[in-house]
Amino acid sequence: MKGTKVTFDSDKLNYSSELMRALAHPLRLKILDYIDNHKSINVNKIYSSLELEQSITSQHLKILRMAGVVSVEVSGKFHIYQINYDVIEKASFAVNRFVGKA
Amino acid sequence: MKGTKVTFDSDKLNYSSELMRALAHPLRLKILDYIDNHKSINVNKIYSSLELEQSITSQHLKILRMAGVVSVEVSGKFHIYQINYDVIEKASFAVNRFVGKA
DNA sequence: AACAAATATTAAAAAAAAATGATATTTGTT
DNA sequence: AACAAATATCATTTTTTTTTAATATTTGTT
Repeated sequence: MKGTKVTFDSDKLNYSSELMRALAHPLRLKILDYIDNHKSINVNKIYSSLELEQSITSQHLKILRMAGVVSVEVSGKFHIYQINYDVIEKASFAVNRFVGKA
Repeated sequence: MKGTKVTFDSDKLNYSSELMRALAHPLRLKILDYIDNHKSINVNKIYSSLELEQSITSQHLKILRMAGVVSVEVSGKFHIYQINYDVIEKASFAVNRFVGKA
């Protein structure tokens, strides 16, 4: 085992940076925070409470969905979002790898 | 205290998303990983070991520096980088807020 | 069936981030 | 002083994200 020593393999690396990207936006953190505070909540509540555009909210939710960070449950007209805590936890090693080393 | 319930204030929110942004790139995670594995290391070692362009490496290091994630110590010709574990730890709440809730 | 509410999708424009290639700066060496 | 090594910076182009505004889709209601 010689040469470059890399702890992360490429896949793990890309996976984590994707999650980081999903979180790397103030509005998305805000939205996540809001969903978290409500356990599960529909889109209208999110954007009206946070005073965001419907469209923007929907698009950011899509990004969070694609990253696996949240999931939706459709209930009639309403789309109810919730956080996939396990996904965040699984991907958090990208950050937590450095925690506790200070 | 009525209306929108927000756990994060704007400043905290922007601060965390900035850190997330710094981490939201595969090369930067790779570079961080490499520095971590070597405790402290100069730029040439980083980019030659990881087979990256000097310029790219330098620019990514700058982004990490700006975010406070790493710091440099100049020693003659060499710029020696190391990780600011405490900064990462401080900012990790943006992720870790959701950890342990699954 | 017509309509409104809730949400998503899309197209276009604007802004930000990344990559590329070249040049500049600093320091150590001959 | 000239030169090379180490690193940073800069300008340009390319790519990706974000925003904006409009339209489409689905479902529930009258």
